[in-house]
Amino acid sequence: MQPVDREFFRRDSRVVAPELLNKLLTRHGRTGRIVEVEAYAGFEDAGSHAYRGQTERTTVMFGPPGHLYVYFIYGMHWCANAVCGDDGHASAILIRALAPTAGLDAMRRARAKARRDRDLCSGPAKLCQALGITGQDNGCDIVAGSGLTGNGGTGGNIQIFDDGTPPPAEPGQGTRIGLSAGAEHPWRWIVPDDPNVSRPD
DNA sequence: ACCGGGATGTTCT
DNA sequence: GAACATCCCGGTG
Repeated sequence: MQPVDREFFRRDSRVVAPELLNKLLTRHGRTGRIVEVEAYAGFEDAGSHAYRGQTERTTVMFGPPGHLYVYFIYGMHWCANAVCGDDGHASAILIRALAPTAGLDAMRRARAKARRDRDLCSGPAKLCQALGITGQDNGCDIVAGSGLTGNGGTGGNIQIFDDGTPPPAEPGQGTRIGLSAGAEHPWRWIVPDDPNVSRPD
């Protein structure tokens, strides 16, 4: 288990995103391997929440890398991003799916409607539900071993680890899901053939 | 299997 | 007032 350091996240989100595949996201004993991500690239990206400048909602995106940006969508769902780029760059990576590896019982309780384990974390809002991530976690520090984990959020310990599994040599790549503006950019990456992705491709 | 629509409320125009 | 980085359920084939 190696920590992912802050410099890892300080680079462009489109470079970091495919490297985030196969890392572990964990919170309170519930852990999953990241198998699907999307990059959002700040000012240059019409699909990004940061495109029209900083607002109260997007404040965390404009801050330092290695923090969690959590937003509320469709009146009922939370989604989580890892903030990338240097301070002020406002880029981020939406974590869209996990392959559950630990804390399965707690995840099943948190997602009683999921009938199969592959439905626990196969979407950005599903994995937040499974791990119990909410707006309370917005702004928390996700750099393991920083000694500041949880700083900026009130929800508790969320961390990203590297267990030595490398990212796929040839990840699947395609366009991002659910966007109107910025839908043309191929900034979604998946672990090929993983049954936990929100959609194949 | 696939498709269509409803839920639900914050954010920004 | 419209849009929204979604999910779930109930229809039909």
